[in-house]
Amino acid sequence: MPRKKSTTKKQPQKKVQAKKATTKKKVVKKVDLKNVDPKKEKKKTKGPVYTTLRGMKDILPKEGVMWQHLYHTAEDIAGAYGFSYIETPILEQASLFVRSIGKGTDVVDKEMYIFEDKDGSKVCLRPEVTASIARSYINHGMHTFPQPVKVWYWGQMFRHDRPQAGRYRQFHQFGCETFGIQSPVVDAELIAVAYNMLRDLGIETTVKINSIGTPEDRENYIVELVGYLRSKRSYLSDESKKRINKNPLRVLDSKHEQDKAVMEEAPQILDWLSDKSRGFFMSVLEYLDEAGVPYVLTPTLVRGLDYYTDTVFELYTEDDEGSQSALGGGGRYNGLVGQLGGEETPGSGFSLGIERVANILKKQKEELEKQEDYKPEKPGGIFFAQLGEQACKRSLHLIEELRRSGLRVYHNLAKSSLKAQLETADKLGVSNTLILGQKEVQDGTILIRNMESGIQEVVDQKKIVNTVQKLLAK
RNA sequence: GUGGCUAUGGUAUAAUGGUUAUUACUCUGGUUUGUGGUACCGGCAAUACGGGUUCAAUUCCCGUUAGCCACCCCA
Repeated sequence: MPRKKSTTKKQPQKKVQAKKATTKKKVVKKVDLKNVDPKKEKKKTKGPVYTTLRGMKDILPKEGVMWQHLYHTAEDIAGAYGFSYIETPILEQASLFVRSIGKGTDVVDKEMYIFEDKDGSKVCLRPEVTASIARSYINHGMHTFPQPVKVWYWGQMFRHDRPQAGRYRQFHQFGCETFGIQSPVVDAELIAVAYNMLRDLGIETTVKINSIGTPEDRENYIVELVGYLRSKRSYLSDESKKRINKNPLRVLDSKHEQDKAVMEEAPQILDWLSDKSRGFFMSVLEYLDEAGVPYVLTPTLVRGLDYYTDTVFELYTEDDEGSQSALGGGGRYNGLVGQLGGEETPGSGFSLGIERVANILKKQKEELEKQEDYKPEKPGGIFFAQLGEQACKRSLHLIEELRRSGLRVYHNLAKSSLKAQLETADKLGVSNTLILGQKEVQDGTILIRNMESGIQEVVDQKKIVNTVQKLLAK
């Protein structure tokens, strides 16, 4: 980023030589230096330093492989479970989220990127995508589609939170939503997708699960809970005292030791569920057992968004070395579509935080690389080196031919020396390099060099595709 | 949003109130204009930003910004 020409730095040796030159020159030099004033110069030549905004980050080519791997894993697993891809705009009407997620939640009150559009309407960068998809469901009359409507998504979300490791202002989520069916199997399937995806990636997670029932169940429970909390008020932390009125459910998962003690005796929401909700929840658990997804019943789990009903869950990593250990979460939202103006439609979904998953994978990879016998994977391709103008021209044809037959061809046509090209080939780690020189162009042949053994073979250019394909198939 | 810790080339680091800021990796050029992975030689590249104290600040102090950690919350 700091790009500048250093006019002041010189080689020691050169300086010694300079000293031997006339003193006049020296004086001139000194004056020059004064006029230049490295500090001011720096400012001038540096110009503005552009960086990413706070809490945003670049995904660099080096990480690209892993991100694509993540994306494809998501794509594969969602597809395997019968979900179709959906994409909604990143920018939405602000009220969509206010209405669905709910006033009073942190996400809406503090964390939304919200601003006025040119026509004065309030728009915002989506903090999550479930509401957008529900909106889309209504807009496009998806209730006329065969139910359930199962969709998966992958995209950027924005929350103006204070950044921390594993917490960014722009981040990616992968998730699935199932609309139109009120069945415990749906919830179990969604949890299984999330759990299995992480397992496929080599990440063991704990599924924490709870049910918060219907809004009525919750109201009744909150009355009871508030009563209990008031009676224990003096034992609670200051923060929790405040929350008794503002958001009593949040006291449940407080991390203060003193609160935890109080919570042990607290009334549990599960006892306040209607028979219907309780039966539903039990059924979800049974399906999870069948699906082989281990879970931990967590009565203190409540989620931060208003639209949840009944099942709620979160996925935690086992190895939560600091940072953010919640990799994802979700739940049922039977009221959401109705709330947004559609017909009452049940729904359920989950989302995973890709940056958090990526962080764990990165750590795992670093561990792996520490091991002595670690060998980086070779790229599945071949390097094409060329010498001389004629060869360079000819190589364009050959590269195209190879590419058309589905081969990946690396090259650096801008370099002329074979040495430099082989160096590049070596850095890429390819197993073979094709070498085309003046001689070969005239003979209609080409060299294939095995990068490991250094053995080179002469091949007819006509047979090149075939030969390379065979080589790479090994 | 609250509190704490941190800030040296692209990365990882050393050092210092005083002339040219250490080293390694990376990148780049060469030794070798038809042969890489080793070796040798060269080059690019940094004290986050702004202010203060001082004869002198990269070093001490303050502010800003960013990162990390805890809270809050969540993915």
